[in-house]
Amino acid sequence: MELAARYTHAEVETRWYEHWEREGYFRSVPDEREPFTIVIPPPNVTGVLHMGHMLNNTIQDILIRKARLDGKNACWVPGTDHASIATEAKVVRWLREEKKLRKSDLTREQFLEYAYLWKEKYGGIILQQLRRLGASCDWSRTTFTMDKGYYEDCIRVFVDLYRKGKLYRGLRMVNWDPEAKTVLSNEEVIYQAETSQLYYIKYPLADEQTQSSEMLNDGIVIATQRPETIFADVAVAVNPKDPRYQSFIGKQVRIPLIGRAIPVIADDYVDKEFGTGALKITPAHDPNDYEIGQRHGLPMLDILTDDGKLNERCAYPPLVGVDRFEARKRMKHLLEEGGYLVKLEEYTTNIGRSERTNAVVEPRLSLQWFVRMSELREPALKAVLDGVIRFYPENFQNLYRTWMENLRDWCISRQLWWGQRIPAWYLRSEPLHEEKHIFVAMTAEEALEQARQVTGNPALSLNDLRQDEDVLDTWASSWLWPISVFDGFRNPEGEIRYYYPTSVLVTGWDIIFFWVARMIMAGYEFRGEKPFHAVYFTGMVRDKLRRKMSKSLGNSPDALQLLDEYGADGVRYGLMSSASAGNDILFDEKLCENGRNFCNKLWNALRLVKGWSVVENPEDEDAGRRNKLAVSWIRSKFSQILQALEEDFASFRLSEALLTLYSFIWDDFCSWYLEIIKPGFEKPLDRATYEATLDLFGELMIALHPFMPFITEEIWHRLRERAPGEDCIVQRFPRAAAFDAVLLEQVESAKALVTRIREVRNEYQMKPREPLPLWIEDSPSARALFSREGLKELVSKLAVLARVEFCTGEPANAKSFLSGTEKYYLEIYKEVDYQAERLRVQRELEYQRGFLRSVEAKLANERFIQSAPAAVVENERKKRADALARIQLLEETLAKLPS
RNA sequence: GGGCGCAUAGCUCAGUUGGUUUAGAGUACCUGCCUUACAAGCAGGGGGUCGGAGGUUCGAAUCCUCCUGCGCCCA
Repeated sequence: MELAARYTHAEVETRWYEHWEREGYFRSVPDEREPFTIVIPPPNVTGVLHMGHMLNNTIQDILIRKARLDGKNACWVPGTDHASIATEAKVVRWLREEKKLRKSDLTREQFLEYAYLWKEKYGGIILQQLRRLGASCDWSRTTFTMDKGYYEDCIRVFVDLYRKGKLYRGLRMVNWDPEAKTVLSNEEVIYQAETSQLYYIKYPLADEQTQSSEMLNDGIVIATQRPETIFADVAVAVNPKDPRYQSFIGKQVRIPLIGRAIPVIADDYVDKEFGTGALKITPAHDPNDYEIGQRHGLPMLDILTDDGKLNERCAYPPLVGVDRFEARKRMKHLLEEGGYLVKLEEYTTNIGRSERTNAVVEPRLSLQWFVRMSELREPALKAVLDGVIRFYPENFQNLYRTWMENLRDWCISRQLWWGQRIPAWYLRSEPLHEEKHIFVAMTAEEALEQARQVTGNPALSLNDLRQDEDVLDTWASSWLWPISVFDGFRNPEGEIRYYYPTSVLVTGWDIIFFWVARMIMAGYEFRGEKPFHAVYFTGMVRDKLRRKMSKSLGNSPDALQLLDEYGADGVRYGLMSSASAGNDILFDEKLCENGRNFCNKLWNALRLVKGWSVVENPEDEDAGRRNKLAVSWIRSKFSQILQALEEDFASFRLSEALLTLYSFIWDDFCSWYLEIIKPGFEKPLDRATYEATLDLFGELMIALHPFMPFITEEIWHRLRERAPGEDCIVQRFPRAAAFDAVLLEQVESAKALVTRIREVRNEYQMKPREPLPLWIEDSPSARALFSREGLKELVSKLAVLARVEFCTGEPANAKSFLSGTEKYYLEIYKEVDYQAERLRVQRELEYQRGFLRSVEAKLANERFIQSAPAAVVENERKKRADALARIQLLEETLAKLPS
């Protein structure tokens, strides 16, 4: 078999993915095995693969593949989310650009038809892209939050919550997105510091008859960042304890430009330090002002249209119909002209923007649907605090608790068409937004039935009813995800009983409120049971400047390009090698390069092994002993590694598990084991060692498979002929066996010795291939070490030695050194630099004596002997004995060194 | 303003309930190698008083307090 010198991933990856899918390995149906279930955090149907998805889905795939290899029934449910605001915006743009249609030209039904059409055409690309990454989802279970069944579940839940009194319709101050023309929940508003200007505006006293500029000295100056909202002012408020404004309280001032008189009121809320200490009150456009307005019985004056323009109620005709930001610009000039602008100040404040459209959010009073959170909260909070649901890393509990304890009611209605339409009907006879009767039901017919009963009017028909125009917030559909994907609402005794609660949820910590908390609440509310046993929070993927990777910043590498360049395995390695749970990762392509290099390393190990010719017996007795030792050592070490791996998996320390495997494969397997057994040029290897090596290599591929599925499957098949269905993906994960700790220690000593010899060679610029004689200072401990069969041969081969023998006393022309507690002499056929040697030994002695002092200090302490565990004390005694032995050897060396 | 978290090698990060021969990895750096698997590689090396100051303990990178500097969430 001819193997290329470099591993090329492209062909391998497509071939194996197709094979796995064809064989149905990703498919899960309930059976007698233990289930291991993950529901994907559904990406936006319009989304394309980015770094965050790759990280998140790599982790899920690792867990799923590991479970599959453990013999569990692994089920990973994929799907997408309809992302109402984002998708509706895309569909609207598409209609405008491709179909020359405006949303207002279409009926709701027509629009939805187009939206589904668009989704069929462009949606779900991301699911294809996940296949490139290697995601082993059960594609037959792909779910979309606007699927018919899912839609129905959302409606059912709405009706249910309403009947239980956990859902209500109310007039509240909400966050309004003027671009999407919809309300947003608090969580959908992103606050960020932005610079703007603070306008100091003088409101003249209303008693003054004229408004000539010399009279303007009498008045009150307020500071505002939004000068265009002065038209909506209904008062000016000052702190009652503020001596500057005592005389103003109770008087009237006039709003500049329009001259409307408003009262000056006193309220504790006003911060004396901020601005001028006088606050304009605009109850319709600010939540705090709204509350002050309520307290003082002030009227509300809404001067904005739903798309953020000033309306006729602002009473200033030149600005009616002008966008709020344009109006702000013009206000500067207008106020200056009228002599009202006292000064302008640079000012940094938190501006809220829509998560979806980035539009500046306007607080607005609006009639919306809310979920009452107080009762939903309790079991969900308790489950996490009691550890019934485990968070990884644990400390996200704090964040969760804080949010849950300060929970406000959840606004779930959105003024959109793309989404589940709210199943509430009103009487047409009642004016819009002032409806007295609400009929919430699964269907219009049921609503009609209710309406007839409530009104006592059996003559009512469907035409007399009007359905709520709004749809549900996307999160108000995705919180049902772990239940609905298993059809748990319509078929509560079906397969959901097998798959639910799911095993683990893997998601970014940034949606802990949006989604995780709400899923937990939904789980308890609708199934009386948690939705998952554990939550693994991934960090955010950031660039080298610690900025979150995002499309708008353009700092995210193209995911598909990365996959092309480094291969899915390489990228998966790169993402995982620096991604401990919860910690943000500063992404650097260099990490993927490491992954690609690792693939190449594996590939070349395969080339080496498969290039050997095989005979029944070892080429000589030395080789036989050496190889036997190598095999039993690497098996022992592998057992030790497997034990560590199981612990890492159990506590979701995945990057640690990967690094453990990486260094075992690269260092122990390639650099040591293969080098030990590697036969000489054009020499064969004995069959027993060869078979043991193929077996081990195969097991390594299984252990690495969850992390790097493609190359491991490829190598698995190239190691041996495999029967149909005998694929790496469905093997059993290797189990740790008992291992020989003494053997491991002895081989470590041998490795350390080899390294020391190489060091000496380097130091004296010896040719690496030139065989040199090595002498071992005779001692019982040296005899014990070298009594291990094959160890001498091992050292001899790797250190390229001409002979290895015991001696007493120093041979000529030899360089002496310590390794462990043994002394060795390497003949180097060169003048030894005794000057340098003396210095080196002295430095070493100093270190050892320092070390001994620290150990002895401990052992001299009686409280240490008494309170430390016996094993720890024992270890300190060993440290002391070793240090003493080394010091003695070094002192002898120093004494014998020619001066 | 309230809360949470972080600070370990030039860089990115591990370090599990305090005890692994007086701190590890990758990367970058230095030296030597195109050694018949791999230069996407091999062999070796230097580099940290674990942010600062106290404290608890036989023992602290690890626990506590304060300080400094950063990050995040909420208002």
